[in-house]
Amino acid sequence: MARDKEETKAKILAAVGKLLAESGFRQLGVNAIAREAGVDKVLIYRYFENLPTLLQAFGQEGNYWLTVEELVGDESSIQAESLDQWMDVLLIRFMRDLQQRTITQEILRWELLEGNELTQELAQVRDRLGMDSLKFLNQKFAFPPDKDVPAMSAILIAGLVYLVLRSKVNSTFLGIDFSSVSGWQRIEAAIASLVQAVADTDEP
Amino acid sequence: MARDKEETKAKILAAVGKLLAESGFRQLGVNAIAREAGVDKVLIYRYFENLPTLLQAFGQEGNYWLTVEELVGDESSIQAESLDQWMDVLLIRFMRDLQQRTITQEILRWELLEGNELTQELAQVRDRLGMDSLKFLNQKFAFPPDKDVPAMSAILIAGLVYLVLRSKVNSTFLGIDFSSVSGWQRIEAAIASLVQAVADTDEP
DNA sequence: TCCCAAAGTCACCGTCCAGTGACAAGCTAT
DNA sequence: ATAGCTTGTCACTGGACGGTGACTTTGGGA
Repeated sequence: MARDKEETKAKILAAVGKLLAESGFRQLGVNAIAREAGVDKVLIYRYFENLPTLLQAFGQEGNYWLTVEELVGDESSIQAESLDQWMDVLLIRFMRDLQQRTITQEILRWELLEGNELTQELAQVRDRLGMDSLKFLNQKFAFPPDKDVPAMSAILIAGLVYLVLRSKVNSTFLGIDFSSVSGWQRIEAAIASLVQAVADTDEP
Repeated sequence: MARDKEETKAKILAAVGKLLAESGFRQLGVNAIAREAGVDKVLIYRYFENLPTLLQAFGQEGNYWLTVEELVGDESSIQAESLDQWMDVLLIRFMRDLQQRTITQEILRWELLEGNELTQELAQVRDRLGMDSLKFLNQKFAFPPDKDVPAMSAILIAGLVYLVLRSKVNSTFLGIDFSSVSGWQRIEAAIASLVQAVADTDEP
């Protein structure tokens, strides 16, 4: 064989990603990884001690979330002039991005069942992304004092995450069809409606 | 032993519930169920053919969600006079109820990974509950024509479900502490803020 | 009373899993 | 060239799993 330790390690890490994306974390065992990588499983133990350590290494490859900079992008090109419009833009970008990240989705599913090195890492980075985004928004627009914008964001983000995760397994939720583009368009429009709540001045 | 077929069947079904609530669906195998029920596993096959059929029987015991009637309860005792206030009440009741239903939570986790007899049943009943609630609300208050109230509800419900599911495994999300009462109070207050979006009349 | 079907018990199969010990092949520095 | 370390291969263990065949026990109807 190639007899190259680094290459073998890379093949193992790549196999982890491929298996995660294709078959989910439930297929993610030492045997399956070795099979997928075309490598003897004993090498996994030699190079990564054990499975948790391997997952940790895989997690440190990173790039499971956008950074705030990537999320915002070219700030001047965004047509948003108020807190609610900005939240709308960022939430929709977040959702569309998450829909592309099959590995991240899989780790999020995992996180719902148990904590491990991978999910810890992901949760930490996600929280940082969320807090950074809130900080960014708060610098542009002071948050209304009578509203808990972080908590409201938490609900909205959680909702989007859940809908994205669920759409892979079940195509309808509350009568909305997530296998069609129009279903997601309804969700995006609903986000725009919901974020107006942060702009609400509260006279009836 | 007791030599009572119906009692044995009941013990098996009870063991399914106990295992689900305590250890989650990943421990839910034929061997574990038999062990928990104190029954030979061969009886599971005799009385329930196989595991899917057993799960189906367990699912048909029902009572994994409130009905609309239970959710609304004594209508006259609710101090809500508008669509947003009603949604606030119902969403918070829904969330508090879900927090008590550990088995339902577990099936919801399961649903995110794969479909089976149990998750199908649960999803169907949940959708019906959601749609019935929306119908109930729409009879009391006509939905604003420029807002997609069902889609907005879907996001909010999804968000609450995700936060409840996640709180069992990880105590913080976006800097909010879900191990404390005050964290959940923030969420409940945020729901009240968010539902105002359905009442928004859209002049700036 | 006894007999037979229902209820329950026991031992087993093949398959997958994580993990390990012993060994073969190949590269490199002396 | 060869000694010694690294890389890779192979075969194995012990345990859990779903599932099955063959048995013993028990209770109620004839």
